Amino acid sequence: MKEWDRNNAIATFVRNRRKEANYTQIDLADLTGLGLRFLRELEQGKPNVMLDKVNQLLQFFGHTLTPTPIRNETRNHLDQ
Amino acid sequence: MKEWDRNNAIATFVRNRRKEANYTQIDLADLTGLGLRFLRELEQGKPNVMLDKVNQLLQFFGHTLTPTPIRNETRNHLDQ
DNA sequence: CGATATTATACCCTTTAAGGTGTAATTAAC
DNA sequence: GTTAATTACACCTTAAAGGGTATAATATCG
Repeated sequence: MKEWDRNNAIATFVRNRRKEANYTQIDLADLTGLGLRFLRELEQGKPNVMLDKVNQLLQFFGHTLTPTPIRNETRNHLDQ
Repeated sequence: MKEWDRNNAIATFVRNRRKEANYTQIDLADLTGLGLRFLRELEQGKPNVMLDKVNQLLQFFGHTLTPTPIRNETRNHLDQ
């Protein structure tokens, strides 16, 4: 089984954006229609989550998941 | 339920890369350790797939899924 | 054009992910 | 320092995803 990594690109992105917007995990779950347990597991770096649920969350921040060359991952992640 | 879209960024990416490499769906399933049925559903644009399975596939092409600004999706997708 | 290869669709079964809820641990506010 | 708020962890239930397999449809090759 893949390992959890709370510093992966998605977990870091969601955690940072949520804190920048001054939302709690409960706030963000309500705003996006997702379960609180899902959001918490995602921020803890759970690898095996549903793609559409992640995109539902990222859409709230004007983002979506796309294939990115692995060496460019960090740069793309910093992209505004 | 989200709709299937065989032209979404991931389906298009996987289909194009697979054809460029002259693999069949069976070839790619064997090479990546994924099920043939999963690969077929992914290329048909199934939205609710497992994130780690998608990354397992994209890793074969040196890519991974990262949050991308929605307006930049096309450009990022074309990035080598 | 016919045969073969490949892709798309469908079904069954087992395992698993997400929602909801509760509790414990940590952090923040006063 | 205490309390409240927030986050992390755990359990139960239900619905669904992926592996495997079979069949239908489409594309490719000679």
